[in-house]
Amino acid sequence: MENKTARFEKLLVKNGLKRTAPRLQVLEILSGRDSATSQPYLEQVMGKDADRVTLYRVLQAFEEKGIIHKVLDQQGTANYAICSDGCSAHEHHDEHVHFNCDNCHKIYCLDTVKIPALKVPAGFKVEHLNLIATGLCASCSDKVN
Amino acid sequence: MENKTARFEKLLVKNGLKRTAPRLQVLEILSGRDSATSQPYLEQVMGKDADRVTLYRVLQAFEEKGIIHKVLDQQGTANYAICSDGCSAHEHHDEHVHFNCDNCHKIYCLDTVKIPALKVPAGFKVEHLNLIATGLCASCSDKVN
DNA sequence: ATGTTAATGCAATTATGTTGCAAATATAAC
DNA sequence: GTTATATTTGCAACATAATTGCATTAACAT
Ligand SMILES: [Mn+2]
Ligand SMILES: [Mn+2]
Ligand SMILES: [Zn+2]
Ligand SMILES: [Zn+2]
Repeated sequence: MENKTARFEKLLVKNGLKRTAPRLQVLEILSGRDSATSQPYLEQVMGKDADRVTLYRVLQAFEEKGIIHKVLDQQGTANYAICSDGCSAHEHHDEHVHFNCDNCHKIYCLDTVKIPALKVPAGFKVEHLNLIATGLCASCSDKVN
Repeated sequence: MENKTARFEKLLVKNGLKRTAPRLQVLEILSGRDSATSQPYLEQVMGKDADRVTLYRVLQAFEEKGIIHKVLDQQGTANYAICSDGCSAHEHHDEHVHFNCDNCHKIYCLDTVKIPALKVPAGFKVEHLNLIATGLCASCSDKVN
């Protein structure tokens, strides 16, 4: 298997972004987690490796290029996850369901669960759908039992 | 038809809340709008009639009692709408779809559109579903044509 | 009318996000 | 390798949003 860092560097170059330390670090962190990652968490982990403003700009650039997608949790906090595939600067394809655990507060991308089509009142034109389920994640409902 | 203010006063009493000016004003404003109302808008309309902190606390109390429900728009801003019925301090029944217009940014409660049940991976226990559609609302897609 | 408790307003604090600009650095051209 | 260029970063200042503690006020039960 190919080196992970090398893959990330290619990803940056492909999107016309320079391979800088903060960008690679964000990709490393996000890829090492099993759930979407909040901006505050990233900020904490990166510490003084990168300025807070830089982090905001890195995330914004990644989102615009279709490298990551943003999910707002029930408190309105932004969480980020690497896009699985096929996303580009022009279009995101992340219309899967997100699951926000009430206990551990993690946000899982349920890539396999698609959002069902919807019948809306006359006149409304649906562009995108965004479905967040809340409850207990698999790991937390285990612990409860 | 019964006086609107009288109805609101009953609503407050029923929920063990004193009938104060800021609370009645918030109910008046929310009930006079066809879409969910953002905190900043409420703050602006109420002006110096009520302190900003009071507004936060009124909204929080109403939400806890099941008088209003909160909808986060795509920017994570909180918007509020009066609950249609059956909501209480212990449980909200607002699992209808919300529509966030990309043009006018209004958020409509599509009370008639229920969120379809969902099949999630084993272990996950869904408690609530939250579906926001984005696109053009009826009024805005009229104007475009 | 009075007392009790809930609710408000104000000040201070904390958190969150944005902007402008100069310094640093990745990359391409030489 | 050196140099030129455009991008990216870090810092400071600013702006906005939300929270907390506490003294004052007002609702309402008696
Ligand atoms: Mn996702
Ligand atoms: Mn609603
Ligand atoms: Zn969990
Ligand atoms: Zn609209």
